[in-house]
Amino acid sequence: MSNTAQIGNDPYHHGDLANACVRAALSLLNDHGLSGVTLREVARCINASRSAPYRHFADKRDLLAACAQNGFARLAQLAEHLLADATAPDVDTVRTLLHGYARFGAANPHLYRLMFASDFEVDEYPALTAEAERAFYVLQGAIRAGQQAGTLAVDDRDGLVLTLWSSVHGLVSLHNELPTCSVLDTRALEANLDRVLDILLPALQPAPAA
Amino acid sequence: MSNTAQIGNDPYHHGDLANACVRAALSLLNDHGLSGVTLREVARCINASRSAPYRHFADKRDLLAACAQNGFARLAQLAEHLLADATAPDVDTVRTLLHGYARFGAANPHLYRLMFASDFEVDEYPALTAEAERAFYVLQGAIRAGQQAGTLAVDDRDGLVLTLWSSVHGLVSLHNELPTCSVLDTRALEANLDRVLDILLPALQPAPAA
DNA sequence: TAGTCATGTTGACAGTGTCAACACGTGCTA
DNA sequence: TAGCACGTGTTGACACTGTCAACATGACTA
Repeated sequence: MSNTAQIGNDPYHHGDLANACVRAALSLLNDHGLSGVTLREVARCINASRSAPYRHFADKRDLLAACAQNGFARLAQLAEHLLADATAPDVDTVRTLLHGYARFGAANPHLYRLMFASDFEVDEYPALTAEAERAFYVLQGAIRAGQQAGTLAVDDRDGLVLTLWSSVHGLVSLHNELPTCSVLDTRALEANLDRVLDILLPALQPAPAA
Repeated sequence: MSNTAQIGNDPYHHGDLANACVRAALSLLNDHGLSGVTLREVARCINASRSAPYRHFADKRDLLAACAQNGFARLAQLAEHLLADATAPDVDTVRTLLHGYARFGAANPHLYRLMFASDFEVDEYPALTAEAERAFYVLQGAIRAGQQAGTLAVDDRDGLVLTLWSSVHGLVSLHNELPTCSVLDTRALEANLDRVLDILLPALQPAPAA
């Protein structure tokens, strides 16, 4: 019966309105797209007044940036989870990681677009940019660990990670935005991802002991 | 002194309001981003009344789709132009083509985002989708022509064109949206593009005559 | 106990997309 | 030639939105 326990029942002090706003906005984004995310609708969802969100977010953009940051955080968490028991990552580990990434993007198309196509300025939202890096660091870290353990080959062409990242992101984007594009050949995202990885990943396959 | 010549001076009948709308919207998009594109502002730019655009576009979305289609048309035109005098495309031709693509995306970031991140449904805007294909067909056609002419190698891995397309699109997107991302290594877009193409294009390099 | 601060509410305003009703001019037709 | 239908442009109106100032409430602190 502490004070904090009662805060949730207090109609005047919600207790965690900031997080409730983000959750409501993410739900609206998922269900109705970006145009369905309205400050007034967010407020309605959490039984608060129109301008309650302004006590926690400077403006609508600010709330959307928090949603995007939440997306990046979940993406990074997913990547870390997929890598949790891989002490010596190999080519299959990397493939699994990138498939998880792609699946996240396909499962959350509106959020993915918000994350990657909403020009939040870097100096305006440094925390967002930092969170966006985390997923990349997981991939980069995995590849370095595999190379040190000898389960991944050292590739001297320094653009390989960039190429991997760009092509997976580009493929997810194309699938979400232009699903009928002929370059996708009417195949499913993960099938196309395998086609791409079949080209890129052999470079990371260590040579068999002769 | 034909009738049509006078139409432009007639304050009541603009003569080409539809195209004027698209041009104004593209200009606003370029200068102020998507949030700066307002039907009322578009109308102001062309000295028409608030709802004049509704005689030519069903709604705002419809006008934006026309802008995106214009973008795809110019992109395809650029690609065709870059390929105009290449009767037997080689690896350098393909590289030049993709550099042109990337430069277009970097020069028009807001338009690029509108083209590739605005969920215009395919059955809603078939002409838009068709135009979006054209640029891709140019690349695909160039590669096939080069392979027939022997200036490009035949690669049996069928995902190479998909990988090229995805990685260039993804790279442009990352540069536009997350320019400080560490995977980009603070390099310029075209420098990074060369890093990517250095990995992908050797597969198209024909073996030297032994 | 008084008061300060964080948090939530209400009223208000300008701007937006959209539509109905109306105005204008062109070209066809009787 | 008179009249009319239609494409095109305008004005008035409405609901909705983001945003802010002014106010209300409740909790912690001197």
